[in-house]
Amino acid sequence: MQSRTPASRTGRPRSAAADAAILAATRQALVELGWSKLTLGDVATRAGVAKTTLYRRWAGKNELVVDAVAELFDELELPDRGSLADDIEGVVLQFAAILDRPEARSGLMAAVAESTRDEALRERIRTSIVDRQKRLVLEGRTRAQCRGELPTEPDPGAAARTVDLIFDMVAGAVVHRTLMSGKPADADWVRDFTRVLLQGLGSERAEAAAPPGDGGQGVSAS
Amino acid sequence: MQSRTPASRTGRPRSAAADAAILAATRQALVELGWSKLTLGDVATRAGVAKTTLYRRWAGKNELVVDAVAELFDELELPDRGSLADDIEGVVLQFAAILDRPEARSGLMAAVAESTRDEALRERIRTSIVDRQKRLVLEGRTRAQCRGELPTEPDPGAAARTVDLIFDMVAGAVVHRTLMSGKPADADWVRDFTRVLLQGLGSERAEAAAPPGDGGQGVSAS
DNA sequence: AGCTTTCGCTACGAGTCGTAGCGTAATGCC
DNA sequence: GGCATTACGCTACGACTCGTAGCGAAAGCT
Repeated sequence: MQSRTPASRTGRPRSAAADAAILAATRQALVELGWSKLTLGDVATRAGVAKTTLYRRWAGKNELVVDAVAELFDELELPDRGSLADDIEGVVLQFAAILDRPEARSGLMAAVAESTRDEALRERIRTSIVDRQKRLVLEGRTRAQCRGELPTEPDPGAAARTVDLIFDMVAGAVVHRTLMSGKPADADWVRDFTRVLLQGLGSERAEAAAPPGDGGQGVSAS
Repeated sequence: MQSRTPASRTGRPRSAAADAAILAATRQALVELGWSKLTLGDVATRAGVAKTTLYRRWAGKNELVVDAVAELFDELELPDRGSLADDIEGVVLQFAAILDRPEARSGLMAAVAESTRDEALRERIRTSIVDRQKRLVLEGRTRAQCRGELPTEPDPGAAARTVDLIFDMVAGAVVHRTLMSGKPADADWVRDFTRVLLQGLGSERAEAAAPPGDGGQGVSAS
């Protein structure tokens, strides 16, 4: 995951248990100490390994934290709830739940901050976290197209741009809501957000997502 | 800006020039070193002040960087370009230009990361940066309502929720696009984004924002 | 067996942190 | 002018973390 494994067949193999222990210890340290006060020596002690073992596997704090945080986002999945609106609300709530965990908050943001000055780290974040979750958008989109909720896009270039746009809007809004505005992305907020997004995408069932007589008062621009 | 100033009338006043020099030096250090390698001793040297002066005014690295970054976002303004779509595109492009500067990227994200474990810092970011720029949404909204581009919202509670939602969607999407996806928020992207947002908000002139015959190919869900 | 790689441990110089102490400079008040 | 008060520059300090080097032992493979 973090270094080359070109089928190095000879010699003592690296302990997979140590990897798991180190990543778990990293997340625990993120919870208790946060990014800036997290030291590799402390992580090594928590994991029950020597500090030198850490440096043999990861180049530094940045790479270690990225790997530790990336595992959190692999929990995300997209169960079929019958409609595009419900699918989006479900996955957004999952995403918000992950961002509620302190190890995800401080770890992810700090890694992104460091990646602004480290091209290799930026690439690591892209492949380990960002691009990995774009699958959810792709899956939900094709599913909605099969249902007839979204029109098909003949031009593959435009389709790719739209997928990127949706991904940035969804993930960006949730992150900004929870971390910058400091307010919870609860069910009410997610419902409002989904309604705006679907209507913006030209979904024919955008209004159907809001059951009539639910008290009105939905987001209808103000 | 950073400490109590309860009309302390006696004694030598604090040098305002030193404040400006320190904040400028902090931004320069952010550009050259990034967050993690930035040291207060180095900032003091760049600013031409003693290290102790820094500690007398700011509690630590976090607070200093927040103040240094906050000044960057005060440049934002909302010139009247005639239509809501053009207003949004204009301010989003300004925001993207600020996020293009390395001192804003690393400084802002690192501060947000640290704020996840520091309630006082989180409040400082909210008042100094986030809430400060919400004025742009409020101004653009009332302006659009005067033009008849957006319906008025009688319920103040729902209106406030909508303003928050718009703010999180706009700022979040731009930040995620530039920092997470690592792609530029250029004119094409901003146009697509604005179109989706306006249509999602129920703007009556959402389609008018896209001049007919511009080659089609716009974001229309795919 | 022999070979290879990993692991735990110790120790080390380098660098940063945040603070204390001191003398000096710049104000307001009398 | 003289005085009190506060800010400033400078030096020095212990505590801590960093990342690396070196060593012997352990755990695989052929």
